[in-house]
Amino acid sequence: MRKDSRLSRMLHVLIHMNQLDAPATSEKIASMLNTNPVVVRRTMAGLRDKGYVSSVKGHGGGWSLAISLSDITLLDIHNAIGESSVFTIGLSDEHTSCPIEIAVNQAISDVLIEAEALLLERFRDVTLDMLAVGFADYPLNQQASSGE
Amino acid sequence: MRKDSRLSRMLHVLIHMNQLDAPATSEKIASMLNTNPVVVRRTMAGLRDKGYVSSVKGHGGGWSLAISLSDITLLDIHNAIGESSVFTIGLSDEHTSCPIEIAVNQAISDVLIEAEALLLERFRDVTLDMLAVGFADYPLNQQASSGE
DNA sequence: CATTAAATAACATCATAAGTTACATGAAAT
DNA sequence: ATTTCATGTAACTTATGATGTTATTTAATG
Repeated sequence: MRKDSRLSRMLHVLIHMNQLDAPATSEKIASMLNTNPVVVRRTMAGLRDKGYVSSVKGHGGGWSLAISLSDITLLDIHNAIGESSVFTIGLSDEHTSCPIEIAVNQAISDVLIEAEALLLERFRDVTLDMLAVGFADYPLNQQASSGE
Repeated sequence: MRKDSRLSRMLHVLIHMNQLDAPATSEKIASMLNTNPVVVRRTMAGLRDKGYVSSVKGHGGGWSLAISLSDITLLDIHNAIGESSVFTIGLSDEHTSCPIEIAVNQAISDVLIEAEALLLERFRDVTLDMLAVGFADYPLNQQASSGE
Protein backbone atom coordinates (compact mmCIF):
# COMPACT_ATOMS: atom_id res chain seq x y z
CA MET A 1 0.00 0.00 0.00
CA ARG A 2 1.29 3.41 -0.89
CA LYS A 3 3.03 5.22 1.92
CA ASP A 4 2.67 8.82 2.96
CA SER A 5 6.18 10.24 3.26
CA ARG A 6 5.17 13.78 4.04
CA LEU A 7 6.16 13.60 7.70
CA SER A 8 9.63 12.34 6.93
CA ARG A 9 10.08 14.86 4.16
CA MET A 10 8.92 17.84 6.16
CA LEU A 11 11.09 16.99 9.15
CA HIS A 12 14.04 16.63 6.83
CA VAL A 13 13.37 20.01 5.29
CA LEU A 14 12.77 21.84 8.56
CA ILE A 15 16.08 20.74 9.99
CA HIS A 16 17.91 21.78 6.85
CA MET A 17 16.13 25.14 6.95
CA ASN A 18 17.50 25.70 10.42
CA GLN A 19 21.01 25.72 8.98
CA LEU A 20 20.27 28.32 6.33
CA ASP A 21 20.62 32.08 6.64
CA ALA A 22 18.12 33.06 3.98
CA PRO A 23 14.60 31.79 3.26
CA ALA A 24 14.49 28.61 1.19
CA THR A 25 12.44 28.84 -1.96
CA SER A 26 9.94 26.13 -2.85
CA GLU A 27 12.12 25.46 -5.88
CA LYS A 28 15.16 24.85 -3.71
CA ILE A 29 13.28 22.65 -1.26
CA ALA A 30 11.74 20.73 -4.14
CA SER A 31 15.14 19.91 -5.61
CA MET A 32 16.25 18.87 -2.14
CA LEU A 33 13.36 16.38 -2.05
CA ASN A 34 13.50 15.43 -5.72
CA THR A 35 10.01 16.72 -6.19
CA ASN A 36 7.97 19.65 -7.40
CA PRO A 37 7.65 23.19 -5.98
CA VAL A 38 3.88 22.93 -5.91
CA VAL A 39 4.02 19.79 -3.81
CA VAL A 40 6.29 21.65 -1.42
CA ARG A 41 3.98 24.65 -1.15
CA ARG A 42 0.98 22.42 -0.65
CA THR A 43 2.51 20.58 2.28
CA MET A 44 4.35 23.54 3.79
CA ALA A 45 1.12 25.51 3.79
CA GLY A 46 -0.16 23.26 6.54
CA LEU A 47 2.90 23.96 8.66
CA ARG A 48 2.58 27.69 8.09
CA ASP A 49 -1.06 27.62 9.20
CA LYS A 50 0.09 26.16 12.51
CA GLY A 51 2.84 28.74 12.91
CA TYR A 52 5.89 26.52 12.47
CA VAL A 53 7.13 28.22 9.31
CA SER A 54 6.46 31.46 7.50
CA SER A 55 6.39 32.24 3.82
CA VAL A 56 7.35 35.44 2.01
CA LYS A 57 6.56 36.27 -1.57
CA GLY A 58 8.73 38.00 -4.13
CA HIS A 59 12.43 38.77 -4.26
CA GLY A 60 14.39 37.17 -1.47
CA GLY A 61 11.27 35.39 -0.42
CA GLY A 62 10.68 31.75 0.45
CA TRP A 63 10.18 29.65 3.53
CA SER A 64 11.69 30.17 6.98
CA LEU A 65 11.33 28.59 10.38
CA ALA A 66 8.98 30.66 12.51
CA ILE A 67 10.00 29.09 15.83
CA SER A 68 12.91 27.14 17.22
CA LEU A 69 13.42 23.47 16.38
CA SER A 70 13.38 22.78 20.10
CA ASP A 71 9.80 24.02 20.22
CA ILE A 72 8.58 21.67 17.51
CA THR A 73 7.83 18.00 18.11
CA LEU A 74 7.28 15.17 15.66
CA LEU A 75 3.68 15.19 16.85
CA ASP A 76 3.31 18.85 15.92
CA ILE A 77 4.36 18.19 12.34
CA HIS A 78 2.37 14.98 12.18
CA ASN A 79 -0.74 16.89 13.20
CA ALA A 80 0.02 19.82 10.92
CA ILE A 81 0.21 17.51 7.93
CA GLY A 82 -3.27 16.35 8.81
CA GLU A 83 -3.08 12.67 8.06
CA SER A 84 -6.45 11.04 8.41
CA SER A 85 -5.15 7.87 10.01
CA VAL A 86 -1.78 6.30 10.66
CA PHE A 87 -3.05 2.81 9.92
CA THR A 88 -3.63 0.95 6.70
CA ILE A 89 -6.04 -1.29 8.60
CA GLY A 90 -9.66 -0.34 8.20
CA LEU A 91 -12.94 -1.63 9.51
CA SER A 92 -15.66 -3.27 7.48
CA ASP A 93 -19.03 -1.60 7.34
CA GLU A 94 -21.15 -4.01 5.33
CA HIS A 95 -23.49 -4.87 8.19
CA THR A 96 -23.15 -2.27 10.91
CA SER A 97 -25.86 -3.95 12.94
CA CYS A 98 -24.38 -7.45 12.77
CA PRO A 99 -23.19 -8.26 16.29
CA ILE A 100 -20.25 -10.21 14.97
CA GLU A 101 -19.10 -7.37 12.80
CA ILE A 102 -19.54 -5.04 15.73
CA ALA A 103 -17.49 -7.28 18.03
CA VAL A 104 -14.77 -7.74 15.44
CA ASN A 105 -14.52 -4.05 14.69
CA GLN A 106 -14.53 -3.17 18.35
CA ALA A 107 -11.67 -5.56 19.03
CA ILE A 108 -9.60 -4.20 16.14
CA SER A 109 -10.46 -0.62 16.99
CA ASP A 110 -9.42 -1.06 20.62
CA VAL A 111 -6.00 -2.22 19.51
CA LEU A 112 -5.57 0.49 16.92
CA ILE A 113 -6.51 3.19 19.38
CA GLU A 114 -4.04 1.93 21.94
CA ALA A 115 -1.24 1.59 19.40
CA GLU A 116 -1.93 5.03 17.96
CA ALA A 117 -1.93 6.55 21.43
CA LEU A 118 1.51 5.11 22.04
CA LEU A 119 2.73 6.36 18.69
CA LEU A 120 1.47 9.90 19.31
CA GLU A 121 2.96 9.89 22.78
CA ARG A 122 6.36 8.95 21.39
CA PHE A 123 6.08 11.54 18.64
CA ARG A 124 5.38 14.14 21.28
CA ASP A 125 8.58 13.25 23.11
CA VAL A 126 10.86 14.05 20.22
CA THR A 127 11.71 17.63 19.33
CA LEU A 128 13.38 18.47 16.04
CA ASP A 129 16.56 19.76 17.62
CA MET A 130 17.17 16.24 18.91
CA LEU A 131 17.36 15.03 15.35
CA ALA A 132 19.67 17.87 14.36
CA VAL A 133 22.04 16.74 17.10
CA GLY A 134 22.52 13.49 15.29
CA PHE A 135 23.87 15.53 12.42
CA ALA A 136 26.80 16.77 14.50
CA ASP A 137 27.72 13.22 15.38
CA TYR A 138 27.74 11.99 11.81
CA PRO A 139 29.09 9.63 10.49
CA LEU A 140 29.24 7.65 13.70
CA ASN A 141 25.72 8.87 14.41
CA GLN A 142 26.24 8.21 18.08
CA GLN A 143 23.29 8.29 20.42
CA ALA A 144 23.72 11.70 22.05
CA SER A 145 20.04 12.55 22.34
CA SER A 146 17.96 11.64 25.36
CA GLY A 147 15.28 9.77 23.45
CA GLU A 148 14.90 6.11 24.23
CA MET B 1 -5.60 6.92 2.19
CA ARG B 2 -7.51 3.81 1.27
CA LYS B 3 -7.97 1.32 4.06
CA ASP B 4 -7.38 -2.39 3.96
CA SER B 5 -10.46 -4.03 5.45
CA ARG B 6 -9.41 -7.62 4.82
CA LEU B 7 -8.65 -8.35 8.48
CA SER B 8 -12.03 -7.15 9.66
CA ARG B 9 -13.80 -8.97 6.87
CA MET B 10 -12.03 -12.27 7.36
CA LEU B 11 -12.59 -12.27 11.11
CA HIS B 12 -16.24 -11.54 10.50
CA VAL B 13 -16.52 -14.44 8.08
CA LEU B 14 -14.61 -16.95 10.18
CA ILE B 15 -16.87 -16.42 13.15
CA HIS B 16 -19.97 -16.80 11.02
CA MET B 17 -18.52 -19.97 9.51
CA ASN B 18 -18.22 -21.41 12.97
CA GLN B 19 -21.98 -21.32 13.28
CA LEU B 20 -22.64 -23.17 10.05
CA ASP B 21 -23.02 -26.92 9.58
CA ALA B 22 -22.00 -27.11 5.94
CA PRO B 23 -19.14 -25.49 4.04
CA ALA B 24 -19.79 -21.91 2.98
CA THR B 25 -19.39 -21.25 -0.71
CA SER B 26 -17.42 -18.26 -1.93
CA GLU B 27 -20.68 -17.05 -3.39
CA LYS B 28 -22.38 -17.16 -0.02
CA ILE B 29 -19.50 -15.49 1.77
CA ALA B 30 -19.33 -12.84 -0.93
CA SER B 31 -22.96 -11.91 -0.47
CA MET B 32 -22.34 -11.79 3.27
CA LEU B 33 -19.60 -9.21 2.64
CA ASN B 34 -21.31 -7.39 -0.22
CA THR B 35 -18.50 -8.32 -2.48
CA ASN B 36 -17.41 -10.77 -5.13
CA PRO B 37 -16.66 -14.53 -4.92
CA VAL B 38 -13.26 -14.03 -6.50
CA VAL B 39 -12.29 -11.51 -3.88
CA VAL B 40 -13.31 -14.03 -1.24
CA ARG B 41 -11.27 -16.85 -2.77
CA ARG B 42 -8.29 -14.59 -3.16
CA THR B 43 -8.21 -13.62 0.48
CA MET B 44 -9.33 -16.96 1.90
CA ALA B 45 -6.54 -18.67 -0.03
CA GLY B 46 -4.04 -17.04 2.32
CA LEU B 47 -5.87 -18.41 5.36
CA ARG B 48 -6.02 -21.88 3.83
CA ASP B 49 -2.26 -21.83 3.20
CA LYS B 50 -1.76 -21.26 6.92
CA GLY B 51 -4.16 -24.03 7.86
CA TYR B 52 -6.98 -21.98 9.36
CA VAL B 53 -9.58 -22.96 6.78
CA SER B 54 -9.94 -25.63 4.15
CA SER B 55 -11.57 -25.51 0.74
CA VAL B 56 -13.39 -28.25 -1.14
CA LYS B 57 -14.36 -28.17 -4.79
CA GLY B 58 -17.51 -29.42 -6.42
CA HIS B 59 -20.91 -30.38 -5.06
CA GLY B 60 -21.32 -29.59 -1.41
CA GLY B 61 -17.95 -27.86 -1.47
CA GLY B 62 -16.91 -24.52 -0.11
CA TRP B 63 -14.95 -23.17 2.81
CA SER B 64 -14.78 -24.60 6.33
CA LEU B 65 -12.88 -23.84 9.50
CA ALA B 66 -9.92 -26.21 9.79
CA ILE B 67 -9.28 -25.52 13.48
CA SER B 68 -11.17 -24.14 16.45
CA LEU B 69 -11.81 -20.43 16.82
CA SER B 70 -10.09 -20.64 20.17
CA ASP B 71 -6.89 -21.65 18.39
CA ILE B 72 -6.88 -18.64 16.07
CA THR B 73 -5.76 -15.18 17.13
CA LEU B 74 -6.21 -11.83 15.46
CA LEU B 75 -2.47 -11.91 14.89
CA ASP B 76 -2.74 -15.21 13.03
CA ILE B 77 -5.22 -13.78 10.57
CA HIS B 78 -3.35 -10.53 10.32
CA ASN B 79 -0.21 -12.43 9.37
CA ALA B 80 -2.06 -14.78 7.03
CA ILE B 81 -3.43 -11.85 5.08
CA GLY B 82 0.13 -10.71 4.59
CA GLU B 83 -0.18 -6.98 4.90
CA SER B 84 3.06 -5.30 4.05
CA SER B 85 2.78 -2.66 6.76
CA VAL B 86 0.16 -1.50 9.20
CA PHE B 87 1.16 2.14 8.82
CA THR B 88 0.33 4.75 6.23
CA ILE B 89 3.47 6.59 7.32
CA GLY B 90 6.46 5.95 5.12
CA LEU B 91 10.06 7.09 5.12
CA SER B 92 11.69 9.29 2.54
CA ASP B 93 14.56 7.91 0.51
CA GLU B 94 15.67 10.82 -1.59
CA HIS B 95 19.08 11.09 0.03
CA THR B 96 19.85 7.93 1.89
CA SER B 97 23.29 9.23 2.83
CA CYS B 98 22.09 12.56 4.19
CA PRO B 99 22.64 12.44 7.95
CA ILE B 100 19.54 14.48 8.60
CA GLU B 101 17.36 12.17 6.55
CA ILE B 102 18.92 9.23 8.35
CA ALA B 103 18.25 10.73 11.76
CA VAL B 104 14.69 11.66 10.86
CA ASN B 105 13.91 8.26 9.45
CA GLN B 106 15.50 6.53 12.39
CA ALA B 107 13.38 8.52 14.82
CA ILE B 108 10.17 7.79 12.95
CA SER B 109 11.10 4.18 12.44
CA ASP B 110 11.81 3.68 16.14
CA VAL B 111 8.34 4.88 16.99
CA LEU B 112 6.63 2.84 14.29
CA ILE B 113 8.42 -0.31 15.36
CA GLU B 114 7.42 0.19 18.97
CA ALA B 115 3.81 0.94 18.10
CA GLU B 116 3.58 -2.01 15.75
CA ALA B 117 5.06 -4.30 18.39
CA LEU B 118 2.33 -3.25 20.79
CA LEU B 119 -0.31 -3.74 18.14
CA LEU B 120 0.88 -7.23 17.28
CA GLU B 121 1.10 -8.13 20.93
CA ARG B 122 -2.51 -7.09 21.47
CA PHE B 123 -3.62 -8.94 18.36
CA ARG B 124 -1.96 -12.05 19.71
CA ASP B 125 -3.95 -11.79 22.93
CA VAL B 126 -7.33 -12.04 21.24
CA THR B 127 -8.68 -15.36 20.00
CA LEU B 128 -11.67 -15.49 17.70
CA ASP B 129 -13.88 -17.32 20.16
CA MET B 130 -13.65 -14.24 22.39
CA LEU B 131 -15.36 -12.22 19.70
CA ALA B 132 -18.01 -14.88 19.18
CA VAL B 133 -18.92 -14.55 22.86
CA GLY B 134 -20.06 -11.01 22.15
CA PHE B 135 -22.54 -12.52 19.77
CA ALA B 136 -24.35 -14.43 22.51
CA ASP B 137 -24.57 -11.27 24.57
CA TYR B 138 -26.16 -9.26 21.83
CA PRO B 139 -29.84 -8.50 22.56
CA LEU B 140 -31.04 -9.51 19.12
CA ASN B 141 -29.54 -12.95 19.51
CA GLN B 142 -30.32 -13.95 23.04
CA GLN B 143 -32.31 -16.91 21.92
CA ALA B 144 -29.34 -18.17 19.96
CA SER B 145 -27.29 -19.27 22.97
CA SER B 146 -27.90 -18.58 26.63
CA GLY B 147 -24.92 -20.32 28.16
CA GLU B 148 -21.48 -18.66 28.13
C1' DC C 1 -22.20 -36.44 -18.71
C1' DA C 2 -24.11 -32.46 -16.22
C1' DT C 3 -23.69 -29.62 -12.35
C1' DT C 4 -21.42 -27.34 -8.71
C1' DA C 5 -17.80 -24.70 -6.86
C1' DA C 6 -12.91 -23.62 -6.28
C1' DA C 7 -8.55 -22.03 -8.97
C1' DT C 8 -6.64 -18.86 -11.80
C1' DA C 9 -5.74 -15.36 -15.25
C1' DA C 10 -6.59 -11.00 -17.07
C1' DC C 11 -8.52 -6.77 -16.76
C1' DA C 12 -11.31 -2.66 -14.75
C1' DT C 13 -12.36 0.45 -10.86
C1' DC C 14 -11.50 3.48 -7.07
C1' DA C 15 -9.17 6.43 -3.77
C1' DT C 16 -5.40 9.35 -2.74
C1' DA C 17 -0.56 10.97 -2.29
C1' DA C 18 2.22 12.76 -5.49
C1' DG C 19 3.34 15.10 -9.62
C1' DT C 20 2.32 18.65 -13.24
C1' DT C 21 0.63 22.71 -15.82
C1' DA C 22 -1.15 27.18 -15.89
C1' DC C 23 -2.20 31.42 -14.18
C1' DA C 24 -2.99 34.91 -10.47
C1' DT C 25 -1.06 37.57 -6.55
C1' DG C 26 2.23 40.13 -4.15
C1' DA C 27 6.90 42.03 -3.01
C1' DA C 28 11.44 43.71 -4.21
C1' DA C 29 14.81 45.44 -7.65
C1' DT C 30 15.54 48.27 -11.57
C1' DA D 1 5.77 51.81 -13.33
C1' DT D 2 7.65 47.69 -15.11
C1' DT D 3 10.11 43.65 -14.64
C1' DT D 4 11.42 39.80 -12.01
C1' DC D 5 10.99 36.54 -8.50
C1' DA D 6 8.44 33.62 -5.62
C1' DT D 7 4.25 32.19 -3.30
C1' DG D 8 -0.95 30.97 -3.86
C1' DT D 9 -4.16 28.24 -5.98
C1' DA D 10 -6.97 25.71 -9.23
C1' DA D 11 -7.30 21.93 -12.26
C1' DC D 12 -5.55 18.08 -14.05
C1' DT D 13 -2.58 13.74 -14.60
C1' DT D 14 0.04 9.86 -12.70
C1' DA D 15 1.16 5.96 -9.77
C1' DT D 16 -0.13 2.42 -6.63
C1' DG D 17 -2.59 -1.33 -4.56
C1' DA D 18 -6.87 -3.12 -2.63
C1' DT D 19 -11.02 -4.14 -4.55
C1' DG D 20 -14.19 -5.54 -8.13
C1' DT D 21 -15.32 -8.14 -12.50
C1' DT D 22 -15.36 -11.43 -16.42
C1' DA D 23 -14.02 -15.57 -18.39
C1' DT D 24 -11.99 -19.97 -18.44
C1' DT D 25 -10.07 -24.14 -16.33
C1' DT D 26 -9.94 -27.81 -12.86
C1' DA D 27 -11.92 -31.00 -9.71
C1' DA D 28 -15.61 -33.39 -7.19
C1' DT D 29 -20.39 -35.00 -6.79
C1' DG D 30 -24.81 -36.79 -8.57
